[in-house]
Amino acid sequence: MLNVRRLLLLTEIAEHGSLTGAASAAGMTASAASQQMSRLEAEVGQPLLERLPRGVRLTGAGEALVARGRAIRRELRAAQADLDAFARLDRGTLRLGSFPTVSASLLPLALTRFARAHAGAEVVVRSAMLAQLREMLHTGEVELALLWDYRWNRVSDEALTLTHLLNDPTVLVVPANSRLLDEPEVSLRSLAAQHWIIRADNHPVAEVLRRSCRLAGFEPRIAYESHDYQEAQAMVAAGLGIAIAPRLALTNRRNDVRLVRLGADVPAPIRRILLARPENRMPTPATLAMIDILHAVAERFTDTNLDRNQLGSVRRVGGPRAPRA
Amino acid sequence: MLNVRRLLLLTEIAEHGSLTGAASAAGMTASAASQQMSRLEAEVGQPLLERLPRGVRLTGAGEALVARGRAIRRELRAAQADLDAFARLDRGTLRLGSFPTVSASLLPLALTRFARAHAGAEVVVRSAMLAQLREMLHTGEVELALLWDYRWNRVSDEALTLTHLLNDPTVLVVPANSRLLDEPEVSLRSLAAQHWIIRADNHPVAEVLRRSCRLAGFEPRIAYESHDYQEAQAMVAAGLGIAIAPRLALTNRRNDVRLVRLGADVPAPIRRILLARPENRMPTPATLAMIDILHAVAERFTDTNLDRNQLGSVRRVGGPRAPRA
DNA sequence: AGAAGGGGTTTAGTGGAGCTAAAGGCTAGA
DNA sequence: TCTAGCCTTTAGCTCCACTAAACCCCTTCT
Repeated sequence: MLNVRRLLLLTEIAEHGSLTGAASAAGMTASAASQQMSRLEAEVGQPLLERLPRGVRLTGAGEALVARGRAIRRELRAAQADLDAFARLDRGTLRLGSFPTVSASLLPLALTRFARAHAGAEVVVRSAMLAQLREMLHTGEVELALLWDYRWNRVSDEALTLTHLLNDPTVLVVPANSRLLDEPEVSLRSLAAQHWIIRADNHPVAEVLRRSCRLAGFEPRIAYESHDYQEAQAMVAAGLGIAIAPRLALTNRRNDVRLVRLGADVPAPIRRILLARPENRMPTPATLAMIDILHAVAERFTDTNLDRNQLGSVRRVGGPRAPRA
Repeated sequence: MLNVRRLLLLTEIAEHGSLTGAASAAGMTASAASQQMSRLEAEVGQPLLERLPRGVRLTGAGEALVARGRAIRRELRAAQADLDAFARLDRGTLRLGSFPTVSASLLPLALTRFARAHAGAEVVVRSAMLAQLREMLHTGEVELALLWDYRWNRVSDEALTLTHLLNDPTVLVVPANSRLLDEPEVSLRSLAAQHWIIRADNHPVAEVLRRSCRLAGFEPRIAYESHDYQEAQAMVAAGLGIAIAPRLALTNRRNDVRLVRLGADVPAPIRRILLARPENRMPTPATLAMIDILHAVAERFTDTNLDRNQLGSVRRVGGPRAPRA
């Protein structure tokens, strides 16, 4: 197939009317242009340029080729414009993996910000459990995923680039009228006699409770196995027992429950929220943009920002609101 | 500007669904394809392919580029088709230089044949005098030209590629009732007493007469200076004198004049009909085709083919007709 | 549990395409 | 006649694109 570079050079030459002019416009010597045109003519087996004393003129075949060359140049420029659109996020799709507690806390704000900043780009969120999220990263089903881990089940994957978004502390969930609210924080050891609401189906937070209680020297007495955090809150409010939960899971807190910080006698397990993308693969512009936004949003959900609003005795309904600026 | 080869390779890869497949279809190794795609991605600053366990899939930006790549490939194929059309002479223009005697003899048949064989191609004939024809060859105003010369003014031009088409002998033109027709050929020496019709305006054939008569030992007595060969024939027919002429100039012979071969006592000057094109420049397909046709047509106008029809006593009106095959 | 096969990547090394520099030729115009 | 443009040729260099070989991953078949 015809050498395209030479065809494009011919097009420039046609427009300049001379090899010298086109060559210097293309940043090369007239010699190079001359050689390229000789080769192009040899390639097509026909003369394409008539050499005049001053400059060159096209032959019929040359005219035909230049018309094609112009079309090709148009396409190339359009291709570049397409790429620029993707780079500017005027176009593009980001497939993002997430999991329920993040989808209900960080994510809505991140999606809103992304949509506002990059109206042309689309985000598709796929929610799944940890193992599936990692699988989706490997298969390329998502370009970016939110993951989590605890100290005892660290995500460690050569094929993933991980960044730490924020630490999500484990907190105690108690009824709004609980005596436990009298102190700013509660020692786990003092809760050995309590009944507990846990998550069913081997939910990770059940593991968190068991490990912590074992460290505190008792086995928790299970009063109810809930299937989501709303149900768990309801049970706590109804006085069936108390619960622990990662604080992000309680972004939507019922009015009749309260959160209490766990004391330092038994270190409260901390859930890390991570951002993962495939290692060794170049991220799309949309991926990079979303990473930035998620970091910024995570900033608002960090411990220090939330403390004033959500822990202790301050009563407030609705999501967290950090002061602007 | 985007590297087009890589873009086209991406297009092939998109269609094959794998680097390996596209690479072997393109006659290269998978390694080469992989390297090229890595570079293309680096070039555009975005991932274009998702690597799957079996093969690859396009990213959004990849899809956009492939659409452009397909358009470019279409243009390239169309360009090749354009060139083929020129090569097949379905398109194209040949600018051909000629001069009156050839234009009135060889050329009509050549043009007819060319038009019949190559309906899509066009021939533009520019008629001029020798010096202008050569000039037009140099400036590229014509790609091919018919030229002529005599022994004493040989065309010799480094910048031209010359081929010999045919020899055009000088013949004697006499009235149809002339006593000179009694012999198959006439000695020039025996014509010292004749009156002569010559061409005015320093026409080359006047030079031919002067040189020949000088060789035969006399100066011609000029009875009339005509401006073309029809006029000269008329004067000969009217009995004002006799004339010499290159035989091709008498392709349209009046019924009341006859042609007589000149004897060997004084060598009759022979006009060479030549075909010339610029040296060192590639001929267009149309030029090559016309060269072939002109040689074939010239064959019909050579001495041996014409003798039966036009010289001596055979009376025949109209152009020469060589027997088919 | 291997083995086979299909695919992608990395690395090192090579050949040729494409470039520059230099010199030369041609033509138009001063 | 000389100068200024422009095209071309030649020699030589650089670096791009390719191959070969080895490796990795994953799936599928034995």
